[in-house]
Amino acid sequence: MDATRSRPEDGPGSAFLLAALGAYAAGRFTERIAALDLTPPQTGLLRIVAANPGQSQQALAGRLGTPPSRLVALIDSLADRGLLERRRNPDDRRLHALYVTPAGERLLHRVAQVGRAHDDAIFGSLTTDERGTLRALLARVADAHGLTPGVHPGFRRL
Amino acid sequence: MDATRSRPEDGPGSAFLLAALGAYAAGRFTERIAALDLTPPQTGLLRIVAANPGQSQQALAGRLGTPPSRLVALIDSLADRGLLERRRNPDDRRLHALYVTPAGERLLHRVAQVGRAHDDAIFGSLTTDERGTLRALLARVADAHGLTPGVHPGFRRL
DNA sequence: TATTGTTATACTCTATAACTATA
DNA sequence: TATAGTTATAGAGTATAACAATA
Repeated sequence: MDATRSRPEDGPGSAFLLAALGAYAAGRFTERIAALDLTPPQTGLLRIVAANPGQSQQALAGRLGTPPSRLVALIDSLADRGLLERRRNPDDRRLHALYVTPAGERLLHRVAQVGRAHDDAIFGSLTTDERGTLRALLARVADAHGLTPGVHPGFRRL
Repeated sequence: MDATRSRPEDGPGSAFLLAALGAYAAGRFTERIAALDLTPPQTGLLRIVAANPGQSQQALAGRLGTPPSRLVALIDSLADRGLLERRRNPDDRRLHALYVTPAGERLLHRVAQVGRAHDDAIFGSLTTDERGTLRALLARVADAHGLTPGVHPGFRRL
């Protein structure tokens, strides 16, 4: 319509594509783990507790960038199912150290299986080499922005 | 800890990295367009109306995968600012054809500028060639899954 | 009777801040 | 008094379904 402008409406940029594809992948993953009766926040919490056992709820909230009050119901939902455990610290009975139970560990193994199937579904149209290239580029971008590996920035709003 | 297992907890997969990075990029973009007094849904709506002028709200809702009722307040917020316009169809007075006003077009140009700055900020750590490679790979993955270009799949939940 | 857009209602999720128990 | 965790309250955003206007 307007050839005089340098880039007249040539569509959204790469960051938009990245965001759109990321949201799509997140949506599909949400569907998959629903079969395990897990939501994304529950899954993220389970994973981070497994990676950092014995942390207090405050420490966890700080790491996740979420208010501590939000964690209460989230932990409850997992503890009620015997996947997570609160243990009081005898030295300071205010603190609740968090641990994944054996049942939680077993569920995490199934989550990992789901994650691999999910990866294959998302990147099935790429060759193994291309997947490696893509992952390396994404990892570099994530690193450049200081993203904590394994922590979803949208935890605070998912 | 357990070297007998094939891939014992080697961290989240590439799809998780993609989702995390996409959410990060989306968050940063949200901050940028806040300076233009726009939210992501408003921006998406403005863009899709510009790309498909004269559509009815029902048609738009179908394209976006959102209930028509949700569009009402969204359109109101843009129409009140003179960025979007409802025009009744004289042949069928139930339909409201949607158009971007000149003021809306001007704002969209500023959104495009913001988008380019955003792209540069997100991918600043990559060379021009690497950015091209990344974009091409992302575009292929998006295409393989039938994502509508320019439409954020999370529109229905943003 | 069917369809477009609108409004009303209820539900989910979240952050803020008050509260309790421990220190 | 200060801190860890919890509960209470209120706000934003959403989908569902009822509604009014038009066909």
